[in-house]
Amino acid sequence: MLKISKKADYALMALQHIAAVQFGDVTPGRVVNTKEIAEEYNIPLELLAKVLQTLAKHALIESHNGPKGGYALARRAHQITIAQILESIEGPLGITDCSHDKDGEFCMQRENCHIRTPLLKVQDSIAQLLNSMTLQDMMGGTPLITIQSPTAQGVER
Amino acid sequence: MLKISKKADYALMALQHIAAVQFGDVTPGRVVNTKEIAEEYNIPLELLAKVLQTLAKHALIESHNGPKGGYALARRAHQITIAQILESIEGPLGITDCSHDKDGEFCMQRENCHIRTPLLKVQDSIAQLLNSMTLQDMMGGTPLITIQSPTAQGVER
DNA sequence: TCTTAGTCCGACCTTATTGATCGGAGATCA
DNA sequence: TGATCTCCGATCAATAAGGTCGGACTAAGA
Repeated sequence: MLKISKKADYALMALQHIAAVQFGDVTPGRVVNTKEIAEEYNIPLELLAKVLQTLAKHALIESHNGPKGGYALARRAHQITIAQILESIEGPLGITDCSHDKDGEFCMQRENCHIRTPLLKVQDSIAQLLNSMTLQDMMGGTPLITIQSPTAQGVER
Repeated sequence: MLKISKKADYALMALQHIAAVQFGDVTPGRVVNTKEIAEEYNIPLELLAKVLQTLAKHALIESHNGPKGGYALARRAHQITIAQILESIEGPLGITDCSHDKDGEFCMQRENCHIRTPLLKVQDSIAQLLNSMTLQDMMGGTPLITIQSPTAQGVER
């Protein structure tokens, strides 16, 4: 339950990778294209492209067209929160349908509903958590499980 | 995003109602049938029945068959956590697919994945939150909002 | 004891969302 | 100026959720 979509997963991976390349040690400022990310993480190319388009539309990354083109972060890593990333892909956070009552219609259970208030409380806690965590937190103090992986490049299955 | 299913929603409403009736003031120990809950909250009868069956199978409630039958809580309200309810309906908590590596197969991105560890951290936080909250917490101090919405009823688009 | 009404229970179908894909438009470098 | 590489929008298939139907059981009432 409460599983985020694969597209959101891909978005996190891609942003982490872009941040590592751009803000990292090698060739800072370099743009990174879709193909590079897709091959690195075994993500379907076209699907990843669509994810990156969405992120660009939400102004989290900037697209550079043409040969030698690609994507670059629009802001610094510590200014991009996990909540912003996830909301760009999956829409606004909402534990239940009645979280944000959209135009006119509301759920039939509203008037007798006793669980709305506590659920919103849970939702706020999660929102607070996701907003407090930035892309920077995903890179700095997280000793990845298999570091460097110099061999992973040519690994066959 | 991170929206729980309607079945989970219905499960929470039903359990809250059962707890209010059984543990409440009027006729303690009385069992409450599916129809009563469905009409009270405008839930599709058959769908609610299915939800209650699932809850019974997970030993959160007990079913009493025959006329005057219905459901009753298997434990006290403060011994049933929100996590238990949600997991009964939607399966174990898992932010991402690789949360609980199931037999043999794992995601192709694992070896290069830098986001797994921080995501599991987020997941743990949410799990802790849901485990700390019980059905009892949903009843006590929640004066329903009763927005009333006198105009919203007849609004046409 | 028998009937009968009311309940729970399991399998099935429809609809919506996600996952994945294809061809076209625009821009840059040689 | 040409060609190639990139991003971009619309389209299709697969999966899971939402909802529905009929059958089996139990227990109360005559």
